[in-house]
Amino acid sequence: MSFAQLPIPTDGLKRSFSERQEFMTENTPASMHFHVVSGGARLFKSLPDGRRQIIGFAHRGDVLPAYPCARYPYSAEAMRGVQVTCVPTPVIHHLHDTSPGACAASLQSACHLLVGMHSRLLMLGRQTARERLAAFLIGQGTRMGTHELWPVDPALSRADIADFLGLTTETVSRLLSTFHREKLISRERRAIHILDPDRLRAIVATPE
Amino acid sequence: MSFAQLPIPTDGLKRSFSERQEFMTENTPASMHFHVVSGGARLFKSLPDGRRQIIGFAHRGDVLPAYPCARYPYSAEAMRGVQVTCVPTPVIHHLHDTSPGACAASLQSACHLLVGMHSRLLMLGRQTARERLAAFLIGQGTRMGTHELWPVDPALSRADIADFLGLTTETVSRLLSTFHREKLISRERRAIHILDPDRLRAIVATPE
DNA sequence: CGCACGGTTGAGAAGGCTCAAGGCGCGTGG
DNA sequence: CCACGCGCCTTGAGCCTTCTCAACCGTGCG
Repeated sequence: MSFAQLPIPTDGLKRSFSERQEFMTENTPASMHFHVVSGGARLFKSLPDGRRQIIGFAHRGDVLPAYPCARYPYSAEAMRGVQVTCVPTPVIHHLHDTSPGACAASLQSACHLLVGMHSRLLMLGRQTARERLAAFLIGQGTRMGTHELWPVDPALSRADIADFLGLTTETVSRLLSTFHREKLISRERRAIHILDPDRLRAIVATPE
Repeated sequence: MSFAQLPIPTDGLKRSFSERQEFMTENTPASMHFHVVSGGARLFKSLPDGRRQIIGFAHRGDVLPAYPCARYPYSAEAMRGVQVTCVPTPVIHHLHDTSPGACAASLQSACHLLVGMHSRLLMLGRQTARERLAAFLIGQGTRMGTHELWPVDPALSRADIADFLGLTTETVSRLLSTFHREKLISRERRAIHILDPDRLRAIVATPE
């Protein structure tokens, strides 16, 4: 998930958050926007009973939340650790009002997000666990760079993958084992290497 | 789902489509934008084997697709029938470049959509069929107007509801029967009346 | 009047979840 | 330097929700 590349002032307040620290909480007033300088964060919504759905991930350069809003629409939590510059919401609004490009840039970024969301709706609503995981692996592989065989970000735990795909860690684990047995991927520690992107892509489109 | 309220020129080409006619197809070049004048449309994505996920619905005043893009990110199909004015994509772009408010309006609308999408991810990824249907009924009820006991739009078939919620028509039908038995709703023909919004809301938040 | 279509209901299957046990790697402290 | 403990991952057994397949019903339309 990639967010607005706005001309954010770099003189904002810099803050760091350590692993698992929640620095943005769903439904609280959105007084600050956070520009990620380094590290990564999970973005998620959760239900009162603890069920959690990961909306996306934020990396260097992303801005949270990606768009103007009165209350944060989701929570954000540091992955291994994250450094952000905090920008007061009024500054963001002022940027939008004055800089002609800023608004267009935000719109551009919002559209990109929307397109991704649409695909994820289809995934969560209609695809099997096997298809979802294959799609996720392909997506991660291509995100990391041009070379498709790159490993999936080792900062992601099984629980993260599960929360992103709307599954349980057990199901993810079992499916990874299956994929491994089928020689589609290899595993070393947390990192997952894609061995056969073509067959993985075939899984996404056709139900087994 | 509500879309951009742009100052669309009204002199565009007017077209009508009849029930079930698909007037916008996913992944084809986006040469036109469609401004809905009357009637309604389903917006959906589908998998090669026919599984379909409804992304949202479009009504009078909505613009499809809601944002600039090179190819349509989803398909659109008339519900009972729909009247639209077709606006060539370049005109939309020109609007964004010249009218300062247009871009901001689109951004505003895109953000609104994004917030809704986030909630739907949580719904599709983590909520049970019972919770989804309750959430849907509440959402529809409030959409129709101030009065919460308004019926759900009778233009929606069981299949539409199922495709929107990521369920099957059978499951929707069974759950509606259950809700009816529990005196949460009443049914007459296709229309669904909400009898007990409070208990429905309670279902959404707490799992059974 | 009969047919087609959408909705309802039932029986059975299955995919994914829950609960539970066990393994592995890593950090910590003796 | 090694032993221990903790967190994460894996694997198994059984269950539950939801899907699939199928029959039946009502309604509207030709």
